[in-house]
Amino acid sequence: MTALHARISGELADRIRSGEWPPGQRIPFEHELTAQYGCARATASKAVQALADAGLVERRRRAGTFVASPRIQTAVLEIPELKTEVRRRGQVYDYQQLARRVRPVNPLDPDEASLARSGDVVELRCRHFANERPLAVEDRLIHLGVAPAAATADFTTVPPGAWLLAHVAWSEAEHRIAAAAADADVAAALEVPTGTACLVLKRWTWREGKGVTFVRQRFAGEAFELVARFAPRSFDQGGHEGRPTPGMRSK
Amino acid sequence: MTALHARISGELADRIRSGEWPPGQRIPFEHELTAQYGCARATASKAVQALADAGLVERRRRAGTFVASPRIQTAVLEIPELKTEVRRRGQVYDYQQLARRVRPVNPLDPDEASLARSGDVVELRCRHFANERPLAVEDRLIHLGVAPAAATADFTTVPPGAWLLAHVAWSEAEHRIAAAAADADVAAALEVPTGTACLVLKRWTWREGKGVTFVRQRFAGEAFELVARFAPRSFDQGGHEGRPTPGMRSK
DNA sequence: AAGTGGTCTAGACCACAAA
DNA sequence: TTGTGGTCTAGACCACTTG
Repeated sequence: MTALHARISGELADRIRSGEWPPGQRIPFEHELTAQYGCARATASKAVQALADAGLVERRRRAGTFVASPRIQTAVLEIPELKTEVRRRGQVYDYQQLARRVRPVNPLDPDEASLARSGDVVELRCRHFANERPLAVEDRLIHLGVAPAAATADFTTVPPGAWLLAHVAWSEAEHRIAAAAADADVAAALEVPTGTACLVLKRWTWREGKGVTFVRQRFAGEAFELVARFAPRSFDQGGHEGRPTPGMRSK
Repeated sequence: MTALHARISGELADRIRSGEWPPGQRIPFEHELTAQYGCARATASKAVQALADAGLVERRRRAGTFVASPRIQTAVLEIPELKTEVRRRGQVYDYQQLARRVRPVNPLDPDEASLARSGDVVELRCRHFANERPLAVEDRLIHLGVAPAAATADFTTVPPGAWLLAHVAWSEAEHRIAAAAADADVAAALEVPTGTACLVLKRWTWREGKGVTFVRQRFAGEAFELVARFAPRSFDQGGHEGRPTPGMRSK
């Protein structure tokens, strides 16, 4: 049994996505929906508000609710935890710590300065493997002022990402994605020729506005892709065949 | 005046993000919130449901509502329309069509096959400029079965992305991001050496499950980054200084 | 079996923007 | 000024899950 407000949302969304109601078109008022569906206004309101939350419509007092213009440029990016993602693909995950040290923050490095301007960090370099082949090289900083337990944590067996997920509560993050040629060190770690094009994923994580960790992961060549899907939230019931699953995927 | 349900949501979210309520912690029942805030249950329900929609909590019948475990791996990716983004950065945008032809779909190309398995497409290659320097090379296919007007549209002055936004209603999209070395053609178009690491952004757009367009944009080197922000939806009121704005940015 | 969240109703008042 | 969306109330019934 599907809830009435969901049915109303779905039927309105269908009309919008089919083009029957083009962008700018006014959709029925709430009181019209209560008449059409024989429901209370709160139910109609919930249905329309869901469309507004999804970005499909815009609501204006006194004027009504209107079909919004498409904004394809926002998408949900699924940034997988490597261990989970590798196993989801049915491959063997492995992990190796290459280096570890504690040092003060270097405020001259712009990536580091975005994390914090002072204090000590644990600096790690490690590798992630899929089926015993190098998948990514990871450089990570963990701010000891925010996560002091990282000073004594053992990252030779536990990847820092997994450790942090278990030891740090809800947070915000920012990701930046770019391409860069592999330098000699990175190329050696990834076992590819120097100069190979790499996908570079950088992530900063904050907790209550204070930088917790910065991580830079490099993936060799076109071997891996980040996938982002856009679909109006909560209205993706109609799966389309022939399209791969979101996530990071190997070629 | 902030709505009561928003105040409740905010206060609950603060306790979660501060770590006062760690993942797995049960938060107050709805009936407890109605007592604490002196409101109706619908109001408390709306507040908690907003947290659930944002992914901060998980609700289980008969058990209660619990703080969710952080899932940093999902983020909202802002994929800018190039014309808009270049101008937002205060630069001069320019556009050039390099090639155009109409041909049948090639079902042997996996990128094309994800768009459609038959029918005719308009194939375009064009360049985007920022301050008269090449920013991106774009290869695009538009399926004439879904967008027949594209057969007669003039893409020598109007970028196909902008044209499609104006001529195609709400749609779904999937993005894939990878790195690749520039081949001779791409390198020439971007005015960089052959082999330069490029960020490759591919996007498929569907309308009612039918492929509308496929586009592949290549950006040279580390000159451009895609930015994705993660923050629980609707609870990002506390902006943090020192962090750049989302979007695509030049170095 | 009990109690939670999920849903819905039939009202109400208000702010605000459009006419 | 008018009518829309935004919000809220005080009930109610139900499904589901867990103890």
